Order: sequence, then C-alpha cells, then structure tokens
Amino acid sequence: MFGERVRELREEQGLFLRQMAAHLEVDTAYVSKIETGGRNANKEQVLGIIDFLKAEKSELLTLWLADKIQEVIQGEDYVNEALELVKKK
Amino acid sequence: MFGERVRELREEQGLFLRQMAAHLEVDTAYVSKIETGGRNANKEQVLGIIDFLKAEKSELLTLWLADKIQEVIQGEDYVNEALELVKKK
DNA sequence: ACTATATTAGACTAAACTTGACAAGTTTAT
DNA sequence: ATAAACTTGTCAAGTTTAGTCTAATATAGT
Repeated sequence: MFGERVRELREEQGLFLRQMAAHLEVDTAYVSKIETGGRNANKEQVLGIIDFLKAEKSELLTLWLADKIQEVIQGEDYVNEALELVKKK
Repeated sequence: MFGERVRELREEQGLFLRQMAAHLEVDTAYVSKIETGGRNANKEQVLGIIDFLKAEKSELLTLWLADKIQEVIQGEDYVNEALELVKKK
C-alpha cells in the first residue's frame, strides 16, 4: 500500500530511485525494496520520502501505519473484533 | 489487556502460575511476565493458556491480537485513519 | 517471628530477526 | 546495442526477543 503509492507519486514527477535514495542517504536497491514491499521504511525514512516527494504527510503516514497493522493481523482470526476493541480504546 | 484477563480467569479458578507454567512448559517467571504485560505470549502459548483455563477462544485471542495492534500504533499519528483503512480492506 | 509457597524483577544469553550495503542480474528506453 | 533504471540475492553487523536463572518481595499459616 505505502510502497505502491510512493512509486506512483515518484513516477508522476519523473523522479528516479537514485535521486530518492540520495535524499534518504541509502542504497538505491534499498529504496527499490521499500517501493516493492520487500522492506519496511522506518519513520525517519517515511518523513524523508514525504519531503522528497512533497507529498501529503497524512496520506503517506496513514498508508505506512496501515501496512504495519496489516502485518500483525495477517492471517489471524478475530481481526474485526480486535480492531473494534482497539478503536474503542 | 490480555494479561490482565488471563490473571482474572486464573485467579477465579484458584490456579497458580506454577501450574500454568507447567502446562505451557515454560518458567514461572515467564508466565508472570505475560500476565503483567512484560512479555508477549506467542500464539501457541495463547492457545495453551486458553486450554489450561478452559476459556473462550474468541475472547482471549481477540484481546491478544488487540494488544499486538496497540503495540504498533502506540504513539503514532493518524491511527484512526489507518484503522479505518485496514478495516475496509 | 518463622516457614513455606507464590509472585515479581533483573541480569543474562542464545537464537531470531532486521538493517542496509554490495554485486550481479534484468528491464526499459533510446 | 548500450546506458541508465531497477530488482534480487546474499551477507555482516547490529538489534530484538525468548526464556531461564537467581534473588528479592509478598502473602498466609503456625
């Protein structure tokens, strides 16, 4: 979810992984993995990406967090119940 | 959440940590930590606890999963948005 | 107060997982 | 065909986690 959207935004603006990688000060391969879902960006990197893409903070942070939640509920039972419960709190 | 409820259920039945630990084949100290929230039970252990306490599968699994979700959203922004999004999917 | 049993906190360690780089390979566009 | 963009696999170093051990604290009965 997060990675796909980042790619969309990046390509819309004709920017290269190489450039984004430089901005984040990591390897190009690494940024590629973030976009394709093979790695999770940490929060600092997410903020760097938002900055680099001049994207909506709320959009990308929401997607990023949603991915992390997905990861923990992945394949579990009682997901709806748990989500309800969490929202209540 | 999960741990507290386990403790309640265990004490209602007059059972000891020692016994639960034996049932799960782990150290007593470890089970204590699970109940007080200092450690996370893995799924196998949760099932063992449910079995030991003759508890409702749905109740404890829901609480356990809710705790894990809590942990990832802990201190983040856009939690509601992310939860919404996840629920939709 | 003394003893016994239950629970907790801390330190520790082996194993599991993660991070990020590098090198080699593939795709795309010209 | 070649250059640039991207992807994939693998690895060393670093970090986290799981669970044990020991020692401390609490609780209850005598």
